Amino acid sequence: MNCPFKKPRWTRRKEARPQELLAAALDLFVERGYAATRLDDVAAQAGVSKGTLYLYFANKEELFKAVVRENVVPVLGEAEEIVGSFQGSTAELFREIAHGWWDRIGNTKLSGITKLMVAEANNFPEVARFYHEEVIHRGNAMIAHMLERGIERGEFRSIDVKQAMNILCAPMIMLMLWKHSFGALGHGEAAMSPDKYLDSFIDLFLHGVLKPAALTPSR
Amino acid sequence: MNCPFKKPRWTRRKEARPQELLAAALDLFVERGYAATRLDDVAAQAGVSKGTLYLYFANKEELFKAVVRENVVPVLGEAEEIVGSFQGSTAELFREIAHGWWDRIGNTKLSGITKLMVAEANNFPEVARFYHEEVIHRGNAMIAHMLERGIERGEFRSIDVKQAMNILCAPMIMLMLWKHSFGALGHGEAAMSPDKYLDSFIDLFLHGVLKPAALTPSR
Amino acid sequence: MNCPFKKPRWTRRKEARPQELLAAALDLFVERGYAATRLDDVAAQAGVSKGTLYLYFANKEELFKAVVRENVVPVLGEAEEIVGSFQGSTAELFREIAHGWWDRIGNTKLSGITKLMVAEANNFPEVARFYHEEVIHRGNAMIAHMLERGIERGEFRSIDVKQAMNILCAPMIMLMLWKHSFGALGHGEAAMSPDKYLDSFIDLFLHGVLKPAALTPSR
Amino acid sequence: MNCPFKKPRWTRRKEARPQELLAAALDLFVERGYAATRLDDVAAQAGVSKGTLYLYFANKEELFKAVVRENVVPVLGEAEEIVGSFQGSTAELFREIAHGWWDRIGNTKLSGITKLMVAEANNFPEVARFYHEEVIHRGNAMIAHMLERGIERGEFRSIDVKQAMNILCAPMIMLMLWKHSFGALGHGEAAMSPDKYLDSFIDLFLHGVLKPAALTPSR
DNA sequence: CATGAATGAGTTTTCATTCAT
DNA sequence: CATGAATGAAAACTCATTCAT
Repeated sequence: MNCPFKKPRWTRRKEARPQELLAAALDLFVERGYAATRLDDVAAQAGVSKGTLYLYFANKEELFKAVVRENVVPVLGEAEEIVGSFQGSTAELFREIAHGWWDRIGNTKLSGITKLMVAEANNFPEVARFYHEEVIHRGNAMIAHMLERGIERGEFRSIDVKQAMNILCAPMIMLMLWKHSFGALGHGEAAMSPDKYLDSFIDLFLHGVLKPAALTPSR
Repeated sequence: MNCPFKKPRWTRRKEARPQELLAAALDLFVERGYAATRLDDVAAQAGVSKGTLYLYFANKEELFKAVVRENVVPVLGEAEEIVGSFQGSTAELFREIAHGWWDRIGNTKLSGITKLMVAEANNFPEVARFYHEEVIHRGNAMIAHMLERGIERGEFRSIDVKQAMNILCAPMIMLMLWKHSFGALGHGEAAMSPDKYLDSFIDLFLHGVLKPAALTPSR
Repeated sequence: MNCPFKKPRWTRRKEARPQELLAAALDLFVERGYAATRLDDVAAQAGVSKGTLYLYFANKEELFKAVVRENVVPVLGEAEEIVGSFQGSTAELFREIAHGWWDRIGNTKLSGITKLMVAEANNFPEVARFYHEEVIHRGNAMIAHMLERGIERGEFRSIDVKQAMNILCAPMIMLMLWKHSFGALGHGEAAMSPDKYLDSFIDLFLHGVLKPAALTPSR
Repeated sequence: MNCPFKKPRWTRRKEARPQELLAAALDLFVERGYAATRLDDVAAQAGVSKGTLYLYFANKEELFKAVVRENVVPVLGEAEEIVGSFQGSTAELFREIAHGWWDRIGNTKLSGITKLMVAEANNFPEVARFYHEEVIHRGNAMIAHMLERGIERGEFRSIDVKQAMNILCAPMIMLMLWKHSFGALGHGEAAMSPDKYLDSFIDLFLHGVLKPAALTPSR
């Protein structure tokens, strides 16, 4: 009350604020969903008051959009690069991509965005469209590119690229979704071992697409 | 008005009421998510008053749980039956299961439950645990059972059943999630063709697990 | 707490509610202005809870509009009737109108609407326009009608009817505004005596418009 | 950056600051009303930061009071002067006053203060009282003075000065209120022509008070 | 003096829940 | 059993006010 050393109620850090708020919002949106996330809690988790949040984001929806936008852009470029310039066998390329994805996205807070978008796409068609164009479409193209490379080089069977692309992405996406839904339950059996999961996934997929000839020597 | 012999214009089995409410709730929960679904609307869609809803369900959460429980459990028995008593090759069994799932669940309103659970698992750990035990665990066991059958009968390679089980489910689950998230956007490329998707999925998976010997004759 | 004779929290009176709420809202809007009126208080004054208000009015603005609309329409018809069918001298007609207005509007809660509209016209152009058409315009027409009658019958000087109409209304409107602004201060001198005010007004106005010939005999 | 001789690009008299703030506040209070005026906007319109406002005014209410006080008092002295020292006929004096009022107040931003006070008198009894004493009372006294002058000099009829004073002010006040309420609607008929209005007002009033003898020659 | 980031009390609005009829 | 009027807790959002810089 009359303590002479009152802690300042805030410190000036305009530049850092938006990022802190976005990080807090990402966490809570992912954990609870859009509607169940109270802006009070976002602010609290960012260490500021509710009002401060409104200095940086016009309203809850804008915050949501910013969370998605902010976490979407940076990772895909790299992967596209790799696919475009890779030298080795396409099987190797696929291993590279799968592990790279896991290290850079799947095993990262970024995986939460996927969960968020799946859960809220219906409520935010506009954001969903944006996400589809910026992430899904580009990611799909990259995978398709890889599959075509494998086919063209005679390594892969001649498969329906478009469908395989979707099927191939599914196990990776599911791993992310699991982490942010049932994975949180932490019950023994429900726990997945991502490493083993990835290994099996790669093995299964390669057996699924490689020509029989290519299989025997490699394993 | 006070005619003592007024015959009711219609009669309805009292037992039917909860089902109508559950159906309405399923529709709306799936369409809008848990929080965005107003009990007013559920009641209205079921053709009853809001108060009536509370005669059958203690509160919104119980309604949600009932929706999940009611819609989810009965479908699994059938599938377990099939796996247990199937006579043909395991590849045939898999085709059977995949198409059966699509007809009975994936292509049905029930697919919305999956989306719902992924989106809300964190908010309802209790329901999530129930769902995990009653649905995911049983479904997984069934798939594992099938994989083991294939291995034991010498049809499938010797793979890590536990991981393969998860990986195998992913494309089917994703198809359901897609339907209730980005699928609703309806933009040209985003649209998936479930039939082709299923065919490719089956083909890819069988190539992934069948022994090379078993592959050549079949295609 | 455990009193066995709990008073019912509400009584069913759907039909009466809107009127009660409108009356309460009129009082408070007039007294405090639109912005300073809390819907909590409106509800409390009407003896219901805040939520109830929203059963009848979509939001604060709609409540405001309803308050204006509801209190505005009914009174003017009468006056128009009188002007149209009056038999005596126009001076008498004017006295009739002035006193009638005072009894039916000026000295009534309805006068508050005038204050309200003057204070809030800028913030609700739509309502202002409605009020202008339904009240001001009709009221003006009635006064103009009376003035023209006086001129046509040779009782009044030939004046600019349109301007005189506005000027003539001013003292009556001011009396209403005063009641709901400074009049509430209740300080000795500020208090106006409406009766004397009306008498002086009538006298002054008639001297202002009557032809000299008509003046001498009457006073 | 740390050049010790940086000359300020501009200098401004510190004393001018409050005036700019008062001017901005007057504009916005008049345009939007007390509650709807944000101090942010006042500061912005005055070209300073919000914090600066609080260097000069303790809070919003004090700013409001200052706006009223500052703009209202100085104008009355002049008018009192004129009434006290006028040489010609009282009819001439009245014309002088009416036109002077229109030029110095009615047709000025200051007219907004009147509207403001009518709208907010109830919410600020203290300001209302101040306004009543400093403005209304003095204004009334001046008008009464003029009326008495007319009566004493045998120009005016012997009327109830106190009432006539109020009635006489009404049309002028109404013209100001109109400007800031319905006048803003700008619809054809609602538009008043202040010049004609003033002429008619003067004519009507003089006919109302002048003795018949004084009337005939002048018109 | 001036700034503007931060605050938090206060208001509108929504909607799950209750309960007299 | 069924109804729907009424409730009030909860959440989004605003803005006057403060205060470290």
